[in-house]
Amino acid sequence: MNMRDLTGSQSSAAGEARRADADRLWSIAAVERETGLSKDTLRVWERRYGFPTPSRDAFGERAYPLQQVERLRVLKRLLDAGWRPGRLMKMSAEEVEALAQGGPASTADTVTPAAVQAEPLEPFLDLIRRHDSAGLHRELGRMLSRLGTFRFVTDLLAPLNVAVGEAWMRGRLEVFEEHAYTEEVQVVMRQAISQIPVPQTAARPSVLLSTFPGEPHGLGLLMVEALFRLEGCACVSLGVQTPLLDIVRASQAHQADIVALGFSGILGAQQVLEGLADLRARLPSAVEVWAGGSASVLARKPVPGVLVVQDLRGIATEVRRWRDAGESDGLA
Amino acid sequence: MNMRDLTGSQSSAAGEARRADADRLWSIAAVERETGLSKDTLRVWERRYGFPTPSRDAFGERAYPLQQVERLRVLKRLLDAGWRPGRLMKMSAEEVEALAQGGPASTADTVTPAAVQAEPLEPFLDLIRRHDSAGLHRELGRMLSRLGTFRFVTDLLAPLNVAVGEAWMRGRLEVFEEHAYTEEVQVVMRQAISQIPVPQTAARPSVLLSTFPGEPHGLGLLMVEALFRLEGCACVSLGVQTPLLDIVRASQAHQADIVALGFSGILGAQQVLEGLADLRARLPSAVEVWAGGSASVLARKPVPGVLVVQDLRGIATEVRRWRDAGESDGLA
DNA sequence: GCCGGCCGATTGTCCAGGACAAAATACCAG
DNA sequence: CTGGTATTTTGTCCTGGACAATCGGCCGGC
Repeated sequence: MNMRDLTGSQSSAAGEARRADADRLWSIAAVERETGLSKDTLRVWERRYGFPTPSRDAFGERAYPLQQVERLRVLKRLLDAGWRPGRLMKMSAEEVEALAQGGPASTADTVTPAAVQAEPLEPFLDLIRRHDSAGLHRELGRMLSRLGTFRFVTDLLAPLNVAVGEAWMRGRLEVFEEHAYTEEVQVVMRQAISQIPVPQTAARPSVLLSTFPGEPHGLGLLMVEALFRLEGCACVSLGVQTPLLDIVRASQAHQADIVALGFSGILGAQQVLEGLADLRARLPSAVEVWAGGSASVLARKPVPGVLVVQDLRGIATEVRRWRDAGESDGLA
Repeated sequence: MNMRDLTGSQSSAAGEARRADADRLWSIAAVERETGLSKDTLRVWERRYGFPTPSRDAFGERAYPLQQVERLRVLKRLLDAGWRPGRLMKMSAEEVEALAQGGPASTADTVTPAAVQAEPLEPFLDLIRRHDSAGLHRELGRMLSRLGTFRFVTDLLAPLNVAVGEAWMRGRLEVFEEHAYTEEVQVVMRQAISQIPVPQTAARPSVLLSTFPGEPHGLGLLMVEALFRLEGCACVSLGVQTPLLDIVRASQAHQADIVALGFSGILGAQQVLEGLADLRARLPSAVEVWAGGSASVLARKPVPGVLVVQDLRGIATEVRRWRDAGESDGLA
């Protein structure tokens, strides 16, 4: 409200604040938020592997030093890259560090199948690493104009997202850099979407878009929305992390023909499959459920009554299929 | 990929899928995702109040019927509206239902201070309730043109957000309706922001925007970004839910003069205060920390070295203060 | 009469340590 | 090798106890 709140810091000496800097300890809840590792996991690691080794505060509760929080962040990243905790915990700090700096992707079989020839994407990764938001925005906008929305999404953004995800896994990109990238792409994508002319009447199929709770990645959703709109579909997005029951209600309220969900691989396999089966069971059979994204579970275990669209180009095909099938109920 | 996945559902009889509809039980993790109540809370409620009363599956794990999940959603909403569980649990199902339908806000002291004369907002709430996304988009765009970005944000969106939040608390709006509203406003806001001319050189102060982990509400962030840009500041947004350590790193990478955080009231009081104190301690004193949003903690307990900006109009004032103070370090 | 500090009740989170399903891996037979 | 079965690994769930943080009400002073 005024400067008082700011200058109030003068009362507590600046030196004091500086000292608290690194000494400040983290509660288990804070570490959970910071690392993405659940409290249960943190406690069971301590019991099984002897790491982390938090001290205790005056009340007997765990208090983690910054150093261990940082290491836990690295471990979490390696975990997401396919490593298993038992193996990592046996390694020395140096070995883990070497791995974090850009070692191989362990047993993770997602080792750049087509992304190897990601050469033309390098300039974009450079802009991200240089924190040049304006430059990134400019270059993305340029590519959008050059390629058109469809090819911009399918030929540039799709592989670029993969490359960014991989760079993060290899420790070549910080979390905040990925956040900033996402934000910039979002701006460009929304601009692209707003330029797609809206169909005159209530266009079919009408599509409802969202993600499950715990899935914060919304870029794919925007890309898919653009492709649906290019096909002349009516789209309503709920943004990310909509509770399942609300997705059901929204599909009724908006009379959706298709409910499209995005999955980035953050959610566990069981969560994805169970959620999709649940949703399928709670929706009228005339409403189709489509699932897409980079989550590998989708390809491995099909869910009855759920259409998995792996390739973004498949959207156009499937929309045509839906229309050919006679609008109302293409199956059941 | 093809229709096989879809038609595969035919093998399991449609009737079977229909039957599983409401009978399907929810795991404790699913209920946590669906309601926002932590597993710990769900278990302790069961122990203390005798509700919920989940059955057990073959493995002895809690299995919640749909009816109880729905009721838990209502209870969670009433909790957020200021009610306390002990009181609610003593009430009959009818009394709770009556409350949920639009009873008073309990001891919640945020009873429409100025929002009482929210009359001109009704048309917008109507559009939301009628699920008329296109209409809402059109009307918001119209108001943006009529009022200009500044007054659109301060005079329309700010009170409208309050009204929407209150309508949700009173059970007059579903979660998915609030999601759809947020999405639509976001589209208009991003359009508005993109129309603000970017300053030529590296403009100061440079502002970094984000929210803490667990705070998913990003509308306020966009509104604040617009106001900063109108003042000629350089803005970088990280979107929502950035880990604290990453906010620190991002502020270094982008050489931010100001780190601006948004709080909607979802986070607990302690989380907000501790997080702000932590962040303040980890940032150089030359970097200012600004906090804003509808969270009432901010007004009650000032954090040393953190500027609380309650009124959106205060942003312009404070930016001027920053510039007058001599660019580099206005405090310390 | 109203505001501010104190005190008891309420309530969410944390703890320990055991258990076990799901997933990953190792093993083995064809 | 390849496909299926045993075994290890690993995250989640369980019980029941404890306690700090918060809330609500009470009281006393300005």
